[in-house]
Amino acid sequence: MLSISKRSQYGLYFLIFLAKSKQGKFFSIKKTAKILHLPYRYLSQIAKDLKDKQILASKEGSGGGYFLTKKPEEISILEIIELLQEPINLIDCEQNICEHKHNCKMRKIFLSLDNQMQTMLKDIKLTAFYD
Amino acid sequence: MLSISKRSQYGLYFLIFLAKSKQGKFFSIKKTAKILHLPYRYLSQIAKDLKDKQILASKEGSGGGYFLTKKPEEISILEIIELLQEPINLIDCEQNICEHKHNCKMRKIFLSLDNQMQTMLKDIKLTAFYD
DNA sequence: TTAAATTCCTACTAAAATAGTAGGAGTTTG
DNA sequence: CAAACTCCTACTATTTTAGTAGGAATTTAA
Repeated sequence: MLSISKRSQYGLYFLIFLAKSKQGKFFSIKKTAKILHLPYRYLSQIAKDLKDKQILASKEGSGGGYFLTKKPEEISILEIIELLQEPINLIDCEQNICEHKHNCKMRKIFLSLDNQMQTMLKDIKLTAFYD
Repeated sequence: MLSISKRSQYGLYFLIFLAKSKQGKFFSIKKTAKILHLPYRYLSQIAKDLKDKQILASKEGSGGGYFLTKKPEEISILEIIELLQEPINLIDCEQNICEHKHNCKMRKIFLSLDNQMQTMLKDIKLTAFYD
């Protein structure tokens, strides 16, 4: 099944939750995980990744938590997926080690498909998920 | 990495090979696997699947092998991928068990993306891979 | 100054999917 | 009858995904 990982899915849920919520507040993983019914420890890894990528910022300590660093309308799902699940790369040709050079029309075609997908995903921002 | 399985990739290689080759001939897995540098036993499973889906037909016994049942210009890579790797389903909502009903804007958006991908893949036929 | 609530860090584990391997039965042709 | 095939089914090894676990460091507020 060609699909998005849970990791990306959960990350997306979290970001959408933040996007819909009041700005300027901190949201703790523990509370948010409970609200969204997501596994706490797993979500905290994901949040950490998203912070390293600077889509999120955090404040430690009591009353701390995470918040978005950008406007929801500036965050695309491509960004999120590429961070949490590696790049979109429909066919993995492991850089030219492959023996099927005569078939590498295939590579070109799939690279073009990759680009089309990226374009599609780049155009969908967090705001698209508002009710 | 959001990508096509080896299974789909090998299946595609095999079908492209057949498409490019002389019609009316039988191609054995053993020989073709050698030519394409693909694992013999694995490829034979794949070929069997493709036969069950009726993209291929086969003849048993000495001198036998596989051949395409359709014209290359009628076989899309969507067909191949969907057979060998299950449907494209970017987000797997395991039919409404999910607790995020309030987020199911997500479901709609991803279903639409699925459709767009399917359309893209449906338009690419085996003939696109000729040199 | 201490307790509570948080992020941060790293290592481990369990489950599922993917990518094969293996052996031999049945079929067909020369 | 032997060789060259497909067909069938079961097993295995590897990799990826989806978590769990424990505690250090940080911050706030009582």
